[in-house]
Amino acid sequence: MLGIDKFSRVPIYEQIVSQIETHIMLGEYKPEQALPSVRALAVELGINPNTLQKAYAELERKGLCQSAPGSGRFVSRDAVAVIKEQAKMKLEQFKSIAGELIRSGITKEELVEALKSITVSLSAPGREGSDEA
Amino acid sequence: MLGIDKFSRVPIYEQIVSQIETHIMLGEYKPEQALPSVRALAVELGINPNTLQKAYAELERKGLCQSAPGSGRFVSRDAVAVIKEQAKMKLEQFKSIAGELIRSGITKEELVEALKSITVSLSAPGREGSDEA
Amino acid sequence: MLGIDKFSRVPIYEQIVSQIETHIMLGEYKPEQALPSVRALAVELGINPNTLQKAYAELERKGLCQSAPGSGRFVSRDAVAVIKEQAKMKLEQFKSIAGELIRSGITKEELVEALKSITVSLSAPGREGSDEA
Amino acid sequence: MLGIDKFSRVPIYEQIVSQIETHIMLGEYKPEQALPSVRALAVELGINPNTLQKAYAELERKGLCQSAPGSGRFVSRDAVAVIKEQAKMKLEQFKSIAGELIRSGITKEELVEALKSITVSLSAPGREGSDEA
DNA sequence: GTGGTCTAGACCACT
DNA sequence: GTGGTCTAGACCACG
Repeated sequence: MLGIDKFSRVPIYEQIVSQIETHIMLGEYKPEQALPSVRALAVELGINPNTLQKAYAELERKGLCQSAPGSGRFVSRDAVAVIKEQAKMKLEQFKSIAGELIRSGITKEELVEALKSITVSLSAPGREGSDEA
Repeated sequence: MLGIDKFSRVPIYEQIVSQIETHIMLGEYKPEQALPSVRALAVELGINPNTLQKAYAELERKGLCQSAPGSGRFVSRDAVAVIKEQAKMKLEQFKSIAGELIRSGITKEELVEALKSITVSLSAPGREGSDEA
Repeated sequence: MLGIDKFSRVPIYEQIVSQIETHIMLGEYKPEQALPSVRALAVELGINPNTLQKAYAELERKGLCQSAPGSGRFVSRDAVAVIKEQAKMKLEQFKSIAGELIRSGITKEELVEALKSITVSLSAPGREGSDEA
Repeated sequence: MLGIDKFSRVPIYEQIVSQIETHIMLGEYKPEQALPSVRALAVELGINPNTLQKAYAELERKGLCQSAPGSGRFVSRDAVAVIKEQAKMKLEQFKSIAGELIRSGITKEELVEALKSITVSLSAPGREGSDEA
């Protein structure tokens, strides 16, 4: 269900956070539902449990899930709302990057065209393995 | 003329590269014009000369400037063209981030609105010091 | 009659111990009175019988109840006295936390005010699920 | 300058967070000042660098310090304000524990007496190595 | 030198 | 079984 890219500049634990957020957004992990256990998912992804623990801790910090030691980790009731809220914050980042592009000589019209061409799929977002910042 | 944020996730040398590119685009550094010397600029910015050296090396690698041993470092004649070219590559990154936002529940229309609201200014671009990946 | 929070940092069995102590203090569980059976209460609370067993064992260890094999588990005659005694020990913990607050910039006067504002109610005490140590 | 108790129930990294907060509060770590490096302090305390990294990450999350990769970690300008703010939150926890004590048969007057007897010192706060929750 | 990430492997308490 | 913490040791990029 999740896929990671070990060679990406984006840390593995962040890739996992992003992907789980996407899955929650898509309703594939529902509120109150248990997330995969640290050990099980670590084995499945072929990564160290500590790395996954870090990802889960971050999700918990954001209020997207809660851990119940001894019994598991569960998606928060208001997880979707939290994600939508944080998405609003990311708009600033979006505008920043768009501004950079515009300063580089790309027109707003070209950016709007690029937006239209996007089709949403489900995969690891924001992979930027190349060294072009 | 340049400003750096040592707490940004973006490496200092990349911040400098971006900003010099912006200045070139805006015509403030003109082709054939000399760039500030490593030592002088390092002092001005309060950073390590090695860091600045790295930034200049990156600019050279991209073909934006050339060093003339003994007399300094000069903006390339085709610097603007090179920047425009590389901007096209960044469109992919732009689409990736936009896709991420859309998966998070933001509509394309909202993104287009955000684009319209942008006014190009001159500052350090792409500061992403926050922990919102 | 009892309520547990599986997401609390406080182990479930400790939550139960605390709450039963509170009920004893309030006279809702009287000396010589029988406590609910492990199986029945486990079902009612939706928890594992082993967890409840652990809570009862702890109560016995403290001398708050005694098990009479075959006929159930009963509140000790001196349960209230035992609880009062252990409360004295907790004063140290109280002072430790108060000291921490004072070091954080809160005045003793504010703490006294906070004390005055307390009204005793009946609920799960000491829930500290937040990440404020 | 810092001291940890490896046998405490409180995780080492939380002990460090608390103590550094105290030191900031006392003005021993001043805003803009660099904190000890991860490696150096880990050696000094005899703990693993990862553990310290976790503590520092938590401080950063709270907004008490900022890391500048490659050059160090610095106390935030508004660190003291942040600590004072979070102390206000802790008042709720304080009231919760006080309420528990009162339900256990201690009078408010006794608590006020306990408060008066406190003298603020500088040491690891909240050590609760015993198993009396 | 700095911080950041990751792996491997262990131990603990709780359910 | 679950999550949480810790150690040991390694590698990387950045300054």
